Amino acid sequence: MPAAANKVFTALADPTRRAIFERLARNGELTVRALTDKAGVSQPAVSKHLGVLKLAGLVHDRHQGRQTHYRVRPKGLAPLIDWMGFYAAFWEDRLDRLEDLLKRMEQ
Amino acid sequence: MPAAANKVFTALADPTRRAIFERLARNGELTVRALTDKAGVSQPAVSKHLGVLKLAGLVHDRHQGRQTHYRVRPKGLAPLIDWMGFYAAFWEDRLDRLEDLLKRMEQ
DNA sequence: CCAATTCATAACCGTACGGTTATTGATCGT
DNA sequence: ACGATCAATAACCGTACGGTTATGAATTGG
Repeated sequence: MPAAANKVFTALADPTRRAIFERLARNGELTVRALTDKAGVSQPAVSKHLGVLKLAGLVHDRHQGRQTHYRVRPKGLAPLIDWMGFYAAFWEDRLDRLEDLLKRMEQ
Repeated sequence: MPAAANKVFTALADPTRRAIFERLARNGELTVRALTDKAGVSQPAVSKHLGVLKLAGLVHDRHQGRQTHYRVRPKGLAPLIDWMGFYAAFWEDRLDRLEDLLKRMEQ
């Protein structure tokens, strides 16, 4: 289950890649060309980053003629949420136990 | 704000490091020795990983004699939650619950 | 006191990664 | 038909990173 989280964390660890993802999240759908223009790196670099994001399930691509449109895949962040949710549940347990303890001490 | 997210993502991207973090989350507080015994890597490697986690604000350390106890710093995941803010539309309830929980954990 | 334990640091090593330029395959515009 | 544009791939390069062993500083126990 956390195998997917691995790729997601790795994909989002790089600032350039995360910036690309954020632009896609804001603008909905962009071509490689459009992304390259404001990425600060070369077109091949952008293509590689998009490949990593795609492999991590964070983006989806659509080919139209000679250009490729990329957009965010909504479910892509799910592994991340799930991973954090797991610990949230754990923390809640600890909080619950703490609350129980405090209640018992009140007597 | 995204500078913190950067370190957090990077810190959690490595499987060994994330495993250490998970063990700390489950067990509450552990010494470097205890962590090393089941980490699958050498003690210096564990120490370095803990250094990265600490620098990312994900763990906190407490020195007692010759041993150092590490524990999870609950607020450490906050930058992650913040970063996902622009995704709120998709995650609404789940994100809200996480944010509530983190607020309750604030010291 | 001396030996052992604990942890951090230093020095080093191989590899993976992010970047580049060059190239190729498609596809569009004229 | 042809030149230009777009995107992916290949080949290469420097560096950062995760791992190791070796060493040192501090603390503990017998």
